[in-house]
Amino acid sequence: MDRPDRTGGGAGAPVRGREATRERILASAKVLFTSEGYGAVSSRKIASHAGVNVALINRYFGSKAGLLTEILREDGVFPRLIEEGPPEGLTERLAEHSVSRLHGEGSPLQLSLDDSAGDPDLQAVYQGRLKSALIEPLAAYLGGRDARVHASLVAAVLMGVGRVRRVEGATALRAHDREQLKERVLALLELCLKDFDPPE
Amino acid sequence: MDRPDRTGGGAGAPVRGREATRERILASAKVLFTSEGYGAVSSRKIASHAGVNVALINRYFGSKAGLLTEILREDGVFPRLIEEGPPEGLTERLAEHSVSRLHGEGSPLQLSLDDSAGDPDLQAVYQGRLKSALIEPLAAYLGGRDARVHASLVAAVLMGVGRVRRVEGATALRAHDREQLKERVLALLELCLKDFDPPE
DNA sequence: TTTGACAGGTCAACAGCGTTTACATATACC
DNA sequence: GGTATATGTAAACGCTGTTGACCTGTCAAA
Repeated sequence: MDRPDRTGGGAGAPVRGREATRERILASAKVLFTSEGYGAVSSRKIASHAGVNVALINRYFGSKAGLLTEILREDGVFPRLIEEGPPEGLTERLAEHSVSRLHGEGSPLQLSLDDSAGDPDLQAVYQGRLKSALIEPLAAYLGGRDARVHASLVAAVLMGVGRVRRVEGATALRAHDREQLKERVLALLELCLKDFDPPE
Repeated sequence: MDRPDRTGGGAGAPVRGREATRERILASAKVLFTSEGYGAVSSRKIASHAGVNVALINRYFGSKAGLLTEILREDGVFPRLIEEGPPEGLTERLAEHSVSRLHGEGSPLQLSLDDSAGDPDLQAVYQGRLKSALIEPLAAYLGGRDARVHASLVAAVLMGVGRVRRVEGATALRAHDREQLKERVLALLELCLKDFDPPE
């Protein structure tokens, strides 16, 4: 038998062991990040909630940011949107996604992290993900000479809407007719994708 | 004489007094923020550079974020763009501004703060400024029923481009033909401003 | 059964942060 | 001259993420 449960499964005592501990930390971090935001939750708070020593966070995830990265890694939204339906409906899915986030839809964790998006750690992690999870797959999907420019512009519009939401609550945008707004965002996205130098 | 120089102007000893100290702190903060970014510069570092006690930062500016706010207050870019020329050229000025920032033009302080834009303090201050320095004046300028929606969308595009620049270096965007890019951004901005429910 | 190795967990400390409080000093006014 | 009031100082507070030394329980080989 290779690695039986060290604790013998006895109830009462917390489950020990590498995987169990990692999972406990991850679970607690998700719960706390969701309810309080990233910046407001300290390492010690996570450890305490997980019933685990603070040092173990760094042992298993390298740092608090590493823990966050691990949590976000399982949560790739944009690639899913890209592959999720027919190519010709992509811009509409992106627009719908954008507007729905604007209206506060999405997983509680996502929404909460949106609110903490100002944090340097989160920003750094997001930076990596924006590139690897949106711009690059989108450019690859688009193909063509200016694929990366188009993809970057799309990213700009999507990020911009998200940012305005966080920054000013986007009260005006949310108060506006949702369908009209979606149409407008859709038009913006398609304008982003239009070829340069139209053949004339 | 109301408030002669308390120090008698003697050389050697650092100049004391409310205004002098405030200015010294402001000047040092600008220098350091410019060369190292906001997050990388601690209160103690600023104070040390200014030859001033740490506590005076909080005394005169309330907090480190307050100091930043004061620095940014004198630096209202968007309102200037709005009033700076004829209304019909506004979108073009905004587009030009956006693209030039993309190419790393602008005051060193602005560029540096752009890079630190992830910091929660800076984010908070920017949030206030985005509203008061772009969305609100722009909405007021535009007038009309959906003015705030249009202004928010414009803000979204501008912020989005800025964000993509920070997030992925916008290598693709920068490599692209500048004039073409400006035209594209201009088109996006004008699409943002187009009336909803076009009369048909 | 004894011994050694080692993964897993604990604890206390580190250096840094922004901020606050109590105190000292220098200036201005009566 | 004496006193109120700006201004500046020093030291601490509580917090953060992180680290290194140490303990402990389990397993494998001798």
